[in-house]
Amino acid sequence: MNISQAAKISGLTIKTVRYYDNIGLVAAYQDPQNQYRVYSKEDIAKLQFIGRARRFGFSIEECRELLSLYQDKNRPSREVKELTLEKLLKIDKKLEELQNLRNQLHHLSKNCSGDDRPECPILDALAKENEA
Amino acid sequence: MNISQAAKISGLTIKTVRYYDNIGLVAAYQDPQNQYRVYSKEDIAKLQFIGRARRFGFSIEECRELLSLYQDKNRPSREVKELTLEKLLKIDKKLEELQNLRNQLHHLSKNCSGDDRPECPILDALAKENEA
DNA sequence: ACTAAACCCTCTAGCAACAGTAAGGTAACG
DNA sequence: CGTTACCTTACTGTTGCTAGAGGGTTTAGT
Repeated sequence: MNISQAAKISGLTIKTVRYYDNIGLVAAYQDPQNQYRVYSKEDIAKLQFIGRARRFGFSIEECRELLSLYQDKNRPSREVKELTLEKLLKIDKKLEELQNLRNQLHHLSKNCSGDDRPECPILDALAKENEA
Repeated sequence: MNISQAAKISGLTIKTVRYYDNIGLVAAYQDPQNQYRVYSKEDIAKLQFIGRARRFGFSIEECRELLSLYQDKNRPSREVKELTLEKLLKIDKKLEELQNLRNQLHHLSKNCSGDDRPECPILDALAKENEA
């Protein structure tokens, strides 16, 4: 299977698939005749796996780790769970940060008249040190 | 005021301040004697302004825009509010995405025993196309 | 006056995770 | 044989800095 088929089926772009080959995440077989990359069903499955993991917010390196666990049929589920819980923790932290940000920005924008007058509490807040 | 003072007061690193000079965000005066950057009170205020805006999730280019509004004493507050509301919208979207991610990951990890056995619903979910 | 620490400078390269583009080889079809 | 649709490598750009090399300057101390 050539790279465009592989990309289509896995839901990734050609560039991405090529990139994953370059960094050794999913190494493709190279046709000696024309240097074209050839993907097996096994490879497609890996690409799909990675696509999903990426959508779950795992980094490339985490994907690499998950992939090796995925291929090792005897790995203890503990390892996978640990990785997932770590990621979950990071997401929770990010969520909290974003939530705070949102609230502050929301508060600022509510107090801004948003008309032709120059008075603007948003800029005022950015200009002055605030203890909040 | 030299760069280390400026950095300390504004809460940025020296590298960052130098970077902001390079990209023309806060251009420093250069001492012709020794090429050292010199920062005025005005500059410090701008650096602080940017630091806060960055912490509010504004990009460098958005900061540039906010800064020019900040310096224009006659700007209508509408412009600032628009920028802020746009940013707010983006944050809300990101929040929703992250929340979904979190829920899915949480669900997966809850169903994983996390012990020495190889059975792992997390990897199963990543391996199979799921409709959820 | 000399020296060493503590500043400052300008490069260049690198991070993530690709996307865009150029310049070119190859394959399939009519 | 020509055209279109693939494929290749290789380089650059993105965002917002950070790290490091290699070198000049200033200041404090002796």
